[in-house]
Amino acid sequence: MTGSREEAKAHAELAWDAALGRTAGSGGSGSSVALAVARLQDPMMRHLYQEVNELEARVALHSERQVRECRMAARCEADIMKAQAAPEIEAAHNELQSLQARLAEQEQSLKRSSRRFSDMQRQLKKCSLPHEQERLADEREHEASCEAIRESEATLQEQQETDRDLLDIELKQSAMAWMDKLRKEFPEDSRCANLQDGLEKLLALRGSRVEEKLLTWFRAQGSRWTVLDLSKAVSELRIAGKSAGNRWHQACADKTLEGLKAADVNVIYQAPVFDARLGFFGIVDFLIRGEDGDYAIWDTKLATHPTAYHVAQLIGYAVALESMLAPTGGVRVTKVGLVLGEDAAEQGVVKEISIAELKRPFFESWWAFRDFCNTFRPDLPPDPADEPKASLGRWAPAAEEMLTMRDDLALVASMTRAQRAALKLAGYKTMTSISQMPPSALASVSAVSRIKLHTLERLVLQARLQCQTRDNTHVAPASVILPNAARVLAALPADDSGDIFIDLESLPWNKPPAAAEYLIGICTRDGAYHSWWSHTRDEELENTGHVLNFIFDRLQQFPNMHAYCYGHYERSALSRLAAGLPEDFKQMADELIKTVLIDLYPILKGSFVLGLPGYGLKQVERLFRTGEQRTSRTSDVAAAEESMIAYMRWLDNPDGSCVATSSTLRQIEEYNCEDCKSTQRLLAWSSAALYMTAPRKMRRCAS
DNA sequence: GCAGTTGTCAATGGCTGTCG
DNA sequence: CGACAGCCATTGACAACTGC
Repeated sequence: MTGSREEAKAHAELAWDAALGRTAGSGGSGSSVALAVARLQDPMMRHLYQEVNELEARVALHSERQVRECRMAARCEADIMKAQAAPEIEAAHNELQSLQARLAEQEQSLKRSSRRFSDMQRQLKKCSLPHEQERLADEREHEASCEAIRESEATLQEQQETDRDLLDIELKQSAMAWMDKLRKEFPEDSRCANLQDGLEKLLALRGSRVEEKLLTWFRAQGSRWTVLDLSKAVSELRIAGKSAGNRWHQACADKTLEGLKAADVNVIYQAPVFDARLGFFGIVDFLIRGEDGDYAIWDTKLATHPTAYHVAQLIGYAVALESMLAPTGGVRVTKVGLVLGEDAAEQGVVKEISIAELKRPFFESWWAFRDFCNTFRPDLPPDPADEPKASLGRWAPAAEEMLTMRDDLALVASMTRAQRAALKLAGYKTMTSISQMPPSALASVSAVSRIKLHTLERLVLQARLQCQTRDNTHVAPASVILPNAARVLAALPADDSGDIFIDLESLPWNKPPAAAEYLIGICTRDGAYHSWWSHTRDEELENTGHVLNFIFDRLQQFPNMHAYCYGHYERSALSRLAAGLPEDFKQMADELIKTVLIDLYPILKGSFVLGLPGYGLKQVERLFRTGEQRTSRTSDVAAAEESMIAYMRWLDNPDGSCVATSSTLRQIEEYNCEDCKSTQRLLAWSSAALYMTAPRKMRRCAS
């Protein structure tokens, strides 16, 4: 049966092929169409064809079902695998995101590092660091020449012992050194009265904490380190020595030598060093004796990045120590270390610096400093405007006074030192003179000074408005709206009753577990004030969440509201704070920063020239606070610093645990609330100014 | 066609001024 | 003390132009 069936099928195929016009097989039998048609007419054949068709259909159906089943199975399998792999995928996704974040962070860090590096290079240049070739010059020859100078000046130095502080200052900036020298030599001089050192004192206090932390670290290392603390002995000698005359430096240094003789001591805390020939005295934070008899000098700093004068100070210590130990066989200190910031101190992390090649510039600076001391003249002050304002530190008010007295160009807000120098060369030496520059002279002055015309125009206008305003502090400062103001101010959203005004108070150098942003304040348009206090990092994170929720809840109620601030600090702080929160909060914060937060500073700076010496909020307030007094403030400029100092004092010595019980915290909150309200009033002032300048048609629309 | 000059643009660096 | 934004000048690469 099987044989006949197969035979039949073979026939059928042949016929079928023939019927379709396909080339006949090699068999040759029945290859013509006529034959095939004849066979198809045969009932038996027709039946067979039908059977074949059915079979083929069934096969097709079967294979289709199989394919479908296979597909379904594959899909199921994929789903199962997907479900099984979901956590892994999620983890990989998270890892990718975190890697991307780290990459971004590292890029940022790299950018910052490169910036710091260039800053360091600049600072080192200031300290007359020799070029590479010069550095390779014969060091011994140099030291010999230094030695000769030292010998020749030895007699003078007996009378001119000075201390480490002035060296620091010399290497910082000359105007500061000059003022410090003035205070040292002529403490009664009226210029010394104009000193503002609240923040400096605060920083000194923080600096001593870093020192204490490193001391704790040394002591926690067990038997590895035996620490001798000379701080008490030194302070006693200092007090006794100062009343008895001026010969206590050597006595102090002898304490260090005594300490070094003790076999079991390998760390001396607060070790005085003194070189009589150099006239150099200093107190080393940590003097460390290594196992093989070498010495290391470590100094703690609050700063997180080293500066040239930190290094110079350490070289001074090293040189003095070498001279002290010379009679007992001599020693060379080739490396010194800086412990930068509280974190490093807590973990004993030191940044080692090789000083062999830096001694030469140190000596150059040192002898320049001695020249400066020897030829000091109180009637020849340096020009404070030749140095960056930030470098004037506690003498900034004194410098300001000096500049005001001679109506210096540096008083013009936003003028750079380079622009000032160029304008002086062009014959404009005072703010008044530049304010009176005739329009016809602008082009030629621009060409001579190489200051772009539009920049020069703005500076002249700035000077003019400042001159107009400075003589009359009781009226609102003069202001001019810039041509592109309408475009800049157009970026301001329409007022909304849900708008809020936000201001932060912080100690940016605070590290966990302490809070950096200790107070977040928000004012609403109806005058209500909300505040969130954080004294620990945990509270800070929790409060960040509360603030974000507060704003987003408000956003639900007032979809067109905005959060206004002044300066970019709030923006940076919020994103920094949110980075420590879960992902959804982070996204909320991003969203908020992008769409809701408005910084008024660039808007103001881009739209107006104001007759004010600066564009800080405290200065700008004069636009709308004429005749008003800020509550309990002696100096508006110092207000932010005062808030920080007050908070620091509260941390050390709380006069109550919360705003309800502590008048310090209450005062800080008042400052903060005032800043929020000032931001609100500034917005109103800016909008009103825009409205006044807008064409009447627009005003009608707006009203 | 060539060399020198000028203009343009983006990147970079220095500095200032905010905030705290 | 620190972060950072923004302004401005400078620099360098390249293209376009100009004069010989």
